[in-house]
Amino acid sequence: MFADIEFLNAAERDQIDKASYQPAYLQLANLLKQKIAAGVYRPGDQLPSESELRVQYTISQMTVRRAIGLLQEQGVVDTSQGKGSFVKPLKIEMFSFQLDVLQRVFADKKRTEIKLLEVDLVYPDPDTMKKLAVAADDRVVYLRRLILRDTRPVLLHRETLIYDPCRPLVESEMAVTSLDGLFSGNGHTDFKKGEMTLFTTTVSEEESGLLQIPANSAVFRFEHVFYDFNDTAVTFGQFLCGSDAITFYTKVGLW
Amino acid sequence: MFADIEFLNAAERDQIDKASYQPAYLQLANLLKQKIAAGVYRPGDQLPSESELRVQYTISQMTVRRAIGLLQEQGVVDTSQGKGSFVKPLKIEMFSFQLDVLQRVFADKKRTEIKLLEVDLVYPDPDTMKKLAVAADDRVVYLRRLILRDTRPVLLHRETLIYDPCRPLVESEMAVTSLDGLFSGNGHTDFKKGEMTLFTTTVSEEESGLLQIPANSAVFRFEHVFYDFNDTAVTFGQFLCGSDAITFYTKVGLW
DNA sequence: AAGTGGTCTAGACCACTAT
DNA sequence: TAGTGGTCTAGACCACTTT
Repeated sequence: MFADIEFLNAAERDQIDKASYQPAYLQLANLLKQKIAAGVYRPGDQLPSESELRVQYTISQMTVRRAIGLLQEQGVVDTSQGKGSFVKPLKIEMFSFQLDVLQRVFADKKRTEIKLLEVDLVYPDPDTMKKLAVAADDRVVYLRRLILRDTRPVLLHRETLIYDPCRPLVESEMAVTSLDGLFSGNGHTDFKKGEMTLFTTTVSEEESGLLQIPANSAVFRFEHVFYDFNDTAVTFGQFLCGSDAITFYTKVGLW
Repeated sequence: MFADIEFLNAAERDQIDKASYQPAYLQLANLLKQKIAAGVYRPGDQLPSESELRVQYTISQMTVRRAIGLLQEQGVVDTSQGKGSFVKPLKIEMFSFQLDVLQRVFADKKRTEIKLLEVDLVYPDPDTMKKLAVAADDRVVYLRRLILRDTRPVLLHRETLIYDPCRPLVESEMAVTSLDGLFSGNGHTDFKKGEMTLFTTTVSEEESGLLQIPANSAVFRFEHVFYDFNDTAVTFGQFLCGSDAITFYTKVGLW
């Protein structure tokens, strides 16, 4: 009986094992999460106070705070000064769709191919003029790329860059530039900030041909602008992709 | 000259003001972010070590760590043990679209109306059977709601709930139940976890009529499943909304 | 006034990475 | 071995909320 207890881990004994490879704050965070998942503390309930936890688990306040801080980051509890920490009920706003799925498409380069459809030095349209803050007689670089995965087209990228006379338009480079940095694991971008807006649209006839999907299909349209460290907008463009090609999935709460 | 210095804030003097209402860790985090934004530290560069910062700003290591921890959360730096903290280049995966925009639609109830289109006690279709883990002869509650903002339809919600004989189908309640908790500021849900998948589709004729958008328009489709504290799937459904009705926008990097 | 969270320190010790 | 981050403590003091 007693021998068994020694084999029980911290979670099962509701204690913190200071000899464990897992830090104390993590153990406590997990203990609390388990209790919430088990319904010991229900949404809206107050957790034991920091000093209670400090005493109960014989750890310092800083360690308790760190555990609770973790739960806050994870959206599990909500803390307010002078009141306490409370189990947070699920809310729709907790959901968020990460764009790392897009990155994963690019992760293994063996399966992914970037095909440059078009490079042009053109005059900007009104929308581009506004987004990139260029004049009507400033020329810009217009690119179209098709990104294929296992030879199947998944993304259509249109991009307009401000034209830098110092950097000539080498086609081989153009296939990748800016995409590479943003997507690949090691690639560097020297962007300071970027913004993105998500729309849905139906594809034109040409787009449906390129993406090999039925005409008038609904697709995602990710419109983006990136800025360099002078706060100059340097690239403006959009990705098109069907929701068959890429799935956006998220979960919240305690799994 | 010297008098002026007293009016400079911590940021301008590159020092930490311990008398400030702003905690030291926040001041340091902001100082570092400013230096990164200014190009003092560029993407890929290593930040000064914790002990350097500790000495330079005469604060304790814990406080330094907390500042750097903040930058990590914000995706500004990347830290690895034994090596150091490095300025993180922008990556596509940093973008995430939050669903709080949906919540904001519901925030001021004066402008938002929920219209119950349909309530039915039905037998589940195969998809619902799978998602809610019910048998073909278990009856489920099928709901359709239209959510209007300023009398304009923005969301079409279809939802299937497991039928709980204890909770009779009161129509007035059905208009809100589960929606209310998920969306409203104070509402409670007793969901333990939930998952959501984002698609795009074109609307059917009926849907286009309800949402008052052109036939075959492209819309977002948010498919969701929520689970109670017994890990039972209790509701499965989907929101439809056009990208005109709701805009999804995110930014990353240093603004 | 009592109870809650929030900040901060000085110093100890551990773990990982370079060299 | 030296330098980096990572964990933890004991205790001080502050700020907010409740009664």
